[in-house]
Formats: sequence, C-alpha cells, structure tokens
Amino acid sequence: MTPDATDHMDLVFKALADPSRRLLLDRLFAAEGQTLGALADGLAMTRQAVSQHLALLEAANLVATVKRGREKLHYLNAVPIHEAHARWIAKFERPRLDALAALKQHLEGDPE
Amino acid sequence: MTPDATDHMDLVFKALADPSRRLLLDRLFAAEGQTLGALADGLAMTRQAVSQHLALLEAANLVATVKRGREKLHYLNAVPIHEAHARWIAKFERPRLDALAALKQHLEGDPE
DNA sequence: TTGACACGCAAGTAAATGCTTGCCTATTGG
DNA sequence: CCAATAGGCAAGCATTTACTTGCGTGTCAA
Repeated sequence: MTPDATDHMDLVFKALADPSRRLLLDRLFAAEGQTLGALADGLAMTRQAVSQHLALLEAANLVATVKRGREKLHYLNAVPIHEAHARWIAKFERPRLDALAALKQHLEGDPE
Repeated sequence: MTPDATDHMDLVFKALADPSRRLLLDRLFAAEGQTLGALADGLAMTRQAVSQHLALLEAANLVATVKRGREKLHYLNAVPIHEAHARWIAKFERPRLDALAALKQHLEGDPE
C-alpha cells in the first residue's frame, strides 16, 4: 500500500470539493484547450484566482497544460476521477439505505 | 434545474474531501451501526472532533443515525455518492489523455 | 522596436476549517 | 438513588483556503 496513493487521492477530492473548480472542469469539458484568459472570462473572479484554481487542478493531475507561445492551453485528464471512482466510490454503491430504514422503523416503533 | 442539487452536491464533495471523514466512512463500511464512541476509539482525535466530522457527513446525507437510548448509531447511506457519480463523475470517464499526449508531443517536438 | 497582451509571482487579508478544552444533559446499571 | 457512561454545546485557536492587489516577465504583432 503506497502512501502516495492516499495523498494523491486527497488532492483529487480536495480539488473536486470547490464549486469554482468544478465549474472550470465543466468549462474544459465543454471545450478543451482553452487558455487561462478564456477560462477566466465572464467569471466573477480575477484571472489570478482562476489561475490558482487551475494550479490546484493541475497538482491533482485533473488538468494538464501545454504552453504555446505566451498562452497556456488546458486539457482535462479524467484518469484521477476514474481512479477515485474505482478504488473509493464503487465500493459504496451498493444500496444500504433499505436496511437502515427498516431498522429505524423497528427501533422507533418499538414502545419504550 | 434545482439550485439545491448543486448545494447538496457541494456538501457531498466537501464531506469526501477530508481524509478523517473518509476513514470514518471506511470504518462504517466495515461495520455499520457503530456508536460515536466506537467510531472515535483508537483515533488520534478527540470524541468531539469525530462528532463534528460525523455531523458533516450527516449534513451531506452520507451517514444516517438512529438514537438508541443514550447511544447514537451510525449507518452509511451510499445514495449521495451514487448521485455524485451519476451526474458528475460519469461524464468525465471517457479517456481523453491520449489526444492530449499526442498534441503535446506535436507542439513540443515541432521545431519553432 | 515598442507597446499591448498573456501569464507568473508574491504578499496581504478575510473567512472557513479542523481541532481542542471545558462544561452540561440525558440515560443507564448497580 | 447516584455514579458512570454516551453524547451535545459552545467558545477559542491555529492553520488553511480563496481571493485580492500590485508588479514583473516573456511573447507577439505592427
């Protein structure tokens, strides 16, 4: 068990935890290869704020970049999301609420 | 499009962003119906810290609880995780890195 | 070449977060 | 009944986070 795996997963979850960053991922999903300026355009945030968000996404390896002249192009990388799903989310997907609801009713319905 | 949906999704992602909380979910996965004390046992954290984490998980609807006397039993609810996957993660699961790698090589290898 | 453009760097700040300590209430078993 | 047990409440604190402003650097186009 590599400790790095946990660390990186933490970066991914933290990166996904912010609505602004999820918005940026959505924007990149709509059109990849956008520049920082294009991504920041129309948002209620400065270019620098967007840049910092993108830096976090890049640290989590959710976004990869290519420099082209004075521009920086941004691309999605879905691999970490896939990993998060595979090793973390998938195991919780079995429905368990039914059993809980039954138990809850049993306990609360129980006179005492 | 309900605005609540986004808000709740934010709670879910934020709840999942913390390693301690993911550990608690893992512990609950291993054995449901545990009390606060049982969940806090052996952790390098006070009972109150654990209680606060569980409150967040409960707010995100990832954990449901039942009071039994002076004890509080905790149960997993996988539904929000399933929703997060369905409406957010699934759409990114198509592999896109290959196209990026090709482009990157093309750009960087291109003699200027 | 020179100004405009795209971006990076860094310090500062307000608010959120994770955690603690201290105390209070409710339930239970002897 | 009453001490031990399980948990809740709330204030305080250190760190992190999200954002800003200000300025510097590389690139391009006229």
